[in-house]
Amino acid sequence: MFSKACEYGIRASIYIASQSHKEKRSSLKTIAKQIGSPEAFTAKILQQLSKNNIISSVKGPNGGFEIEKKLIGKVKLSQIVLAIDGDSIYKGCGLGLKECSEKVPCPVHHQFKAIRNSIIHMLESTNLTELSLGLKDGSTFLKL
Amino acid sequence: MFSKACEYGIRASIYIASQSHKEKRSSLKTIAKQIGSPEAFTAKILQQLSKNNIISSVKGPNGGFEIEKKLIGKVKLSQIVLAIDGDSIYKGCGLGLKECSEKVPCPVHHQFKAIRNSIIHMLESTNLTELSLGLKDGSTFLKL
DNA sequence: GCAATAAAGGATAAAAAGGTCTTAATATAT
DNA sequence: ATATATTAAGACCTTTTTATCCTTTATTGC
Repeated sequence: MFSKACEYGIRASIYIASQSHKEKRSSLKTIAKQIGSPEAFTAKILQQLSKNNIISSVKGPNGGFEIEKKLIGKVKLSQIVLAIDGDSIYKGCGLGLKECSEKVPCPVHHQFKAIRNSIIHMLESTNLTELSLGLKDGSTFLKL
Repeated sequence: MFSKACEYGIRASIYIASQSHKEKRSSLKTIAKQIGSPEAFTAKILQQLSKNNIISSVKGPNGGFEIEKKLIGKVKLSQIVLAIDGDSIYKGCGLGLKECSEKVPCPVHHQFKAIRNSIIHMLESTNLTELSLGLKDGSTFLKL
């Protein structure tokens, strides 16, 4: 459904959110360890998220990544996916056709439309506050 | 959502179904042309579908690929996807975790469960007869 | 200012997915 | 039997994705 990069990006964002809630910055090293991702690759992804203003970064000692506390609830899953995977999940045809539309539909167009819509709805209606709650109370996990 | 190979596989199957309905075999060359896919790559995919008994093949002059007429309606999308992409869409975690389950869920586990279920339902309830109907009456398309 | 710490950026490498080519095997018609 | 049409199979190449490494830049505490 998502690229590996996007999966790491979402996991990292949720972790950073959970720490930012406690006013704590997270270093690359810590993030990679906590979400079980390759460190250098994760660095690239965090750069991308940072460039897209989804997270912010601070260099130097006690630096790291964070999300402004009052903004955590404003970050929707859709923004992260869009920043990393682009809009293919929004507009792509289920069978890979370039010109698939209501007027010129592929054979599974209508079946897929319903699914795509529920994916979009989910991505648009889920934010980092709710996703990081479960982490804090230990009911959800980001590793393995 | 699906790999390119799987997209070609579904498109090819739908085309073959539409021809088999008219008792016509389809050659690799024709299939590739009709669904707009690379010929040699399509050959590999058809081999896979053939090995999985989703389509059958006949060598030699007037040979080609076909689906026994009375079996067309028995072939579900899920079988094609399973043969080519495996069961990742059935059991994979949305965030790529290996040990994601009801008991040890990732933060988006519940949101994804609903989506996964609707995908599975769609794949299980759609067969090649319905998908090839639209092709015949010109209301759906497999190319571009 | 200097040393230490941390992210940014660029070059490179490894793995997977996508795709091609050549040869073999098999069936048909003459 | 032979020539021809067609799929099967395996080796190979290309592109994209995933992942690593090294150097540069920015920030902090002393």
